[in-house]
Amino acid sequence: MSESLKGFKRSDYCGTLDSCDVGRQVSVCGWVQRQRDLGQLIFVDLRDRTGIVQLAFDDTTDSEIFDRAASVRSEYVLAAKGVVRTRSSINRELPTGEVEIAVTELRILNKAQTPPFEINANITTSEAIRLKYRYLDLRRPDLQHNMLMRHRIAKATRDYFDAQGFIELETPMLIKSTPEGARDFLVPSRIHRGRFYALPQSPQLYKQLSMVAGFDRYMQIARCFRDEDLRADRQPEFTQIDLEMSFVDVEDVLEIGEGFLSTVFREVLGVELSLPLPRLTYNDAMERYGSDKPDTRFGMELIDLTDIVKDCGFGVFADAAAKGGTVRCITVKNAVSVITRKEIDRLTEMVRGIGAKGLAWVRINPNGIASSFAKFLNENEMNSLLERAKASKGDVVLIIADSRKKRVLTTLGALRLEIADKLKLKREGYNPVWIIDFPYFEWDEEQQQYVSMHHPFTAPLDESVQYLESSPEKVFAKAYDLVLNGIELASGSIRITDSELQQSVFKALGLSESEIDEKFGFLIDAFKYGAPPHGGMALGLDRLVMQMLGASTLRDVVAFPKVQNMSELMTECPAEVDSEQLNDIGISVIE
RNA sequence: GGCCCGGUAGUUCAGCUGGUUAGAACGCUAGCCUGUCACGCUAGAGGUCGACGGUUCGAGCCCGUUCCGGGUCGCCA
Repeated sequence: MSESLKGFKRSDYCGTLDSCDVGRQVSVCGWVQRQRDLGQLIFVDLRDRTGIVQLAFDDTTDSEIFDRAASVRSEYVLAAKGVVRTRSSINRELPTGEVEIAVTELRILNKAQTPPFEINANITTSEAIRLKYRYLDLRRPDLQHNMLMRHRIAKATRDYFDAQGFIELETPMLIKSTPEGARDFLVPSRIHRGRFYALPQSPQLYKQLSMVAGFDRYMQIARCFRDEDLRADRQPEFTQIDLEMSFVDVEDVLEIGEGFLSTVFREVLGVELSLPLPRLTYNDAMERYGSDKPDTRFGMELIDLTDIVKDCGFGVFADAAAKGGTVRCITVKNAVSVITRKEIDRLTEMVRGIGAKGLAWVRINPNGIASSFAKFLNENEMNSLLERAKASKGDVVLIIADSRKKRVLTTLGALRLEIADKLKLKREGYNPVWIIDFPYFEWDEEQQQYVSMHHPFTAPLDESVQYLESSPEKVFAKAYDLVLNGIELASGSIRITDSELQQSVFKALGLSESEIDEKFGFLIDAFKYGAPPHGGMALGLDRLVMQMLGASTLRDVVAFPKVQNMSELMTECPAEVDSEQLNDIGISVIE
């Protein structure tokens, strides 16, 4: 039978007691971490979110209380009152290790079944089991810490933006579906049969409308939804720090963005980021790192070999060069012993998996050069190749050639990361970098037309507007991403507020008048009534927390996450619903 | 949707070439124990080897299918 809390008031958290409290009468509540019954002496470690304190029961303890202490088991919920005293043997491992509570009152507020896994920091239990019992997993000190830090980051976020004059505005969760980009989660309407709301992928349109409404500076810690497959750094519902500002251009938004990042790092981690943050253009990022979200904590940058090998006897290189493609490499220093022939086979397999035709290589062994294409190159060619690649004894040069330049770059980019992992390259600290000047359009092979790389309300760079109709590939966007250690943290842009410009962008994207009107009519209308120039960005809170805590998966910084197949192991949703519920909304399920 | 990895007591794992009654540690239960703190000692309970089918005299082990978990590619304007 559980006992009542009536008349009991907690005076202290468990983990806060120390030698300063000796002699005090205290009342604590918490869960039993462990009970040690020595016969005439019982110790109970009581845990709450602040830590653990030892409760002591001995020959001075009332016998009824002693018996009760003997009966407690792991995870029982207790309330205890007693006097803080110095321990006769001190535990240096514990912040409260100098003291214990000589218990004079003990209530068993609730019993507990034996938990399926022990509640402690060094857990080896599989994540599936932990997620099924997430409420137990969350009792563990490391997840408690993560959630506390998440709270602090969110708090620092609100404080920063408040101080900068931003207003937090809530935008709706039931909105109109605009099927561009990611799939929407649809919500059927009971009142309007056959009609649907969508859950927002972002508050994009509403925040722009709030600029039209004159709020000038908007922010929101907004929940967003995308019906796409999960990754370690992707959940179907996630939280964005969303902001929008009026009367600004790119510089103003970047200034606020990096001001925010440095503030939150300083206040939560005590880490100083030096401002302004470095910037890379999209093109430079792709050329140097083969990625638009480069991890700049290590080198191994891409090197262009095209001009050296374009006339060589190796068909793969010459072909790629002749067809307007490129030949590039990365040089892995002191790696001949790690990048073995077998490892190269594995890497070849990997790059084929992501679209490359193959992987050419040079290994500079202590006793000479070995290469997959040595016989096609004369000595001069090989020497200038190695010189360009800055390769010397002990190094391995990995080369990708293709007629499509972007494929070469992204493949080497992926290879660069894979090898950094393989070599366990030191990647420490925080390297935030802005990626700017994105191309406006991207050619979509499937649809055989240009699609916008960002979204169609992004403003083009002023000097590139002239190419909108003639050569879309020369148009760049006032769009920017914030990348931290290889992870995209934030993305944003300056928006189009000129209706003529907006029309020509829609035209370049092949959107018809009626399509535009159907999807975005309300926005176009709104912009006719005096839209201030504006722009903003959205910053992934989950990813930010993950990076700041050094977590390897989003699931460690989200209280109740979903797993790879989009289900939640604890509640087992998504779940079937009653046929009545389906009838109500006029939906029948096709098997 | 593709590819790769994994699934054996509550938990983490071992399990030989396919061969008797599937083991260990921790946890759990009971008893003993006055200074433990991963307490100790003694005894005990605990298994649909993810599921289904096949091969075999015999399957935890081999084959097929499937379910579940993880990573990744596609996808993520």
